[in-house]
Amino acid sequence: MLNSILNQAQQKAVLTHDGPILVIAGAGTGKTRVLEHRTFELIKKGIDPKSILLLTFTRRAAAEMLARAARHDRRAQDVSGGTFHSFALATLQRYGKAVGLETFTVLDRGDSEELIGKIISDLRLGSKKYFPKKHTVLNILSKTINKDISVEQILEDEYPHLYEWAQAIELVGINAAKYKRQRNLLDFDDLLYYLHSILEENEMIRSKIHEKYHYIMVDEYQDTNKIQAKIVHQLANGSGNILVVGDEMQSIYRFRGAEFTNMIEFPRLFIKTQQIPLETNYRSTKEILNVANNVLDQVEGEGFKKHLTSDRSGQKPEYHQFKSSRKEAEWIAEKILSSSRNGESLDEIAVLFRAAYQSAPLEIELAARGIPFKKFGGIRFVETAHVKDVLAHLKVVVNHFDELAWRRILLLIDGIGEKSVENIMTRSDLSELKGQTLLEQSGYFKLRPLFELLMKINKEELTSSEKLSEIINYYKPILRSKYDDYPQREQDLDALIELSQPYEKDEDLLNDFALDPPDQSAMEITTADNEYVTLSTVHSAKGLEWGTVFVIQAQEGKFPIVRPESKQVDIEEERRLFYVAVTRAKKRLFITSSHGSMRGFYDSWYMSKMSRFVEPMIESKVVESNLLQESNPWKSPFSKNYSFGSSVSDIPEEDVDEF
DNA sequence: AAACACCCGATTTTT
DNA sequence: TCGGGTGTTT
Ligand SMILES: Nc1ncnc2c1ncn2[C@@H]1O[C@H](COP(=O)(O)OP(=O)(O)OP(=O)(O)O)[C@@H](O)[C@H]1O
Repeated sequence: MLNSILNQAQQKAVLTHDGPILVIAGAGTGKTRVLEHRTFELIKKGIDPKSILLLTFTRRAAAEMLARAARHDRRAQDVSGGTFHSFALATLQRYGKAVGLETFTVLDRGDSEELIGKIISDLRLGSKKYFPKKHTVLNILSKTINKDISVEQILEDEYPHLYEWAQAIELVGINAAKYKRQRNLLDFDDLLYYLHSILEENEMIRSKIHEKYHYIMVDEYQDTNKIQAKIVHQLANGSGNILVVGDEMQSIYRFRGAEFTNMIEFPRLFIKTQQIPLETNYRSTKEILNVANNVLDQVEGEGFKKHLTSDRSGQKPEYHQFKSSRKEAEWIAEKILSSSRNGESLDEIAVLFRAAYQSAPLEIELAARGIPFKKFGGIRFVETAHVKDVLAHLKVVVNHFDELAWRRILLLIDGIGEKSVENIMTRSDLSELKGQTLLEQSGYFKLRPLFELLMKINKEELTSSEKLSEIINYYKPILRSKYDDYPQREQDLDALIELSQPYEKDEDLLNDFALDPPDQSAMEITTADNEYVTLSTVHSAKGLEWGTVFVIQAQEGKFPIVRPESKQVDIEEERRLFYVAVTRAKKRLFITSSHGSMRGFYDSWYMSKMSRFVEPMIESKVVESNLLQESNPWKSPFSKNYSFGSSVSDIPEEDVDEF
C-alpha cells in the first residue's frame, strides 16, 4: 500500500524508526508526506502518540501535519507537536518551578525592543551619537543567545563598524536580563535558553523528559540555530530515536541565527546516523525546475549543485517587466481574473514577494476587482499599536510586575510621560492594583479611571473576553483621540474579543498571541470561508505550494535586497530565498518586475535593473521574457530628461513609483 | 522640565 | 504606515 504513495527512499524514512536519521530532502521531494506517514506508522505500531514529539517551524505547520496524519488515524491528534518555542513554553510551565520560574509572561518582539529601548535610555547611551538603534541592539543580543557566542564575536563577524560599542551592548544585555528576571518576563530567546539550561543542569527533569518522548522528529532542520541543535541533542540523548529533515538550499533564516551547517554537523553529533536523500520532485513541472536549477547553478562554490528532476511537463515560466508597480499590479490582477474565469481555483494562486509592503499596489488592484485575498507575513494584527495597548491592560492584571505593560498603559493617559511613569513605578506598590497611595497625592487624579478599571477586571470569575470588553470600553475614548482612522481600529478590537473567546486562562491567551500571533486582520477574518488568493512573503510561504505562483518586484536592490553593508553571505541567502519562491509553483510560474523612476537618484539607478537572479534565466532561455524596450537605465524613457537638477514632476505621473 | 504636535524619511525577512 | 527627531506649548 505504501508503494503507491511513497517512493523507495521515502519508505525507508517512514519505516526506519530507531536511531538517528537525517533526511536530506530537496524542494518538493515529499518530506511533508514522509513526516505524515511516519507519524501514522509509529502510531499503528502501538507507540503512544504522546511519546512522539514533532518540532516544526511554525505552529501552523505542526497542526497541519498532525491533521493529515489524523486522517489515517485519529490518535495522531494527541502527538506532541509545535515549534521549539512553544515546546519550551509548555515544558517551562510544567517544570519551571524547579528552577524558580513560577508564572511568567512571554514578551513578543515589540515588547523586547521596548525594553531594550528603555535600558538604552536609562544608561544614557541613547544620547551618544552613533550608538546603534534598539532593534539592532536586540538583534545582536538575540544572536548571542541563538548562536551561543559573545557580543564581541557577533560584532566582529557581522557588525564590524559597531565594534567600539561591544562593552556598552553587553551591559545593555546584562541589565535587560536582570530586569526580565526580576519581573518574571521571558522573551523568545529566554524560552530556548531556559529550556536548554534546565535540560543541562537538572537531572531529574531531564530524565522525566527522556521518559516522556521516545520518538522525536524535527522539520526544517536547515533553519535551526545553535541552541536549538543543542536542545535536539539533549532531547535525543534519551531514546536515541531522532529524525531530522531539511534542505540546505532552503535555509532562509540566517538573520535570526539559523545555521544550515547544522545539517552537516548532525551526522557528527550522532555517530550512527543513517542519511536518506530524497531526490525526485513531485511538485513541479520540468520547466519550473529548469528555473529552480538555474538558481542552483548560480550558487557560489561547490556543494549545492544537485539538480531537481521531474517527469511532468507544462508551460514555460514567464518573466515580465513593467513601467511601474501599479502596471505590474494591474497585469497580475487581470491575469488572476482570467485564470479564475478559466476555472482555476483562487486557492491555487499565490503572489510572493520579498518584503510585506511590496504587495500594497496589488492589494488595491485586487480589491478594486473584488478578488478575495488573504495576506501572510508583515505586521500582524496583534502587533498593531491599538491591540497592544488593550492587551497591555490585561497583562498588568495577569502579572502585576510587568512594568513594560504598566509603562504602556500609563503613557496613554493625558499628561503622563516618561518621567511621570518613572515616578509612579518607584513610588507605588505594584502588587496591589488600587493605586491607593498614588491617588491620595495631588496631580495623580488622572489615574483614577485606570485604577478603577483594573480593580474591576481583576476578578477570577470574569472570562478573558469579558475583561477585554471592559478594557475596550475604557480605551475607546483614548483610541478616538489618538487615531483619525479609529473606525477601522475599533473593528479590530471587536475582532480581538472574538479571538479571545476560546481561552479559559488569560495567561494562555497572552502567551499564544505572543508565540503564534493570529495573522489575519479583522476584515479578512469575516471573509475567510471562501476561496482566496494568497499574498505572502517568501518566508511565510515556506513549505507551501500552489498551482500558479507569481514572484513580484524582482528588481536588483529589492529582490535581492542589497544594502551597502551586504556581504556575499547575505546575497547567497537572498538567492536561496528566490529558490524557495520559485519552487513553490506546481504548474505555472510568473516572475515580474517594475522599473519606474524612484525619487532618489541612487535608488533610481538600482531600480532600473532587473534582479541578478533573473538575468541568467534569460540568457539560458529558461524563461519566456517580455522586457521593456530600452533596458539601459541611462537611456530609458524616464531618464532622458533626468539630470541632477530635474524634479520628479518631470516624469509622467502614472509611471512614478511611490514605494 | 515635561509633554506634545508636527514633519520628515525610510522601509527585510519572524519564533 | 511607522518611528524618530525637533521645535513649541504647558
Ligand atoms: N511519492 C510521491 N508520489 C507522488 N506525489 C508525491 C509523493 N510524495 C510527495 N508527493 C507530492 O509532492 C508534493 C510535494 O510534497 P511535500 O510538500 O511533502 O514536499 P516537501 O519536501 O515538503 O517540499 P518543500 O521542501 O519544498 O516544502 C505534494 O503535492 C505531495 O503531495
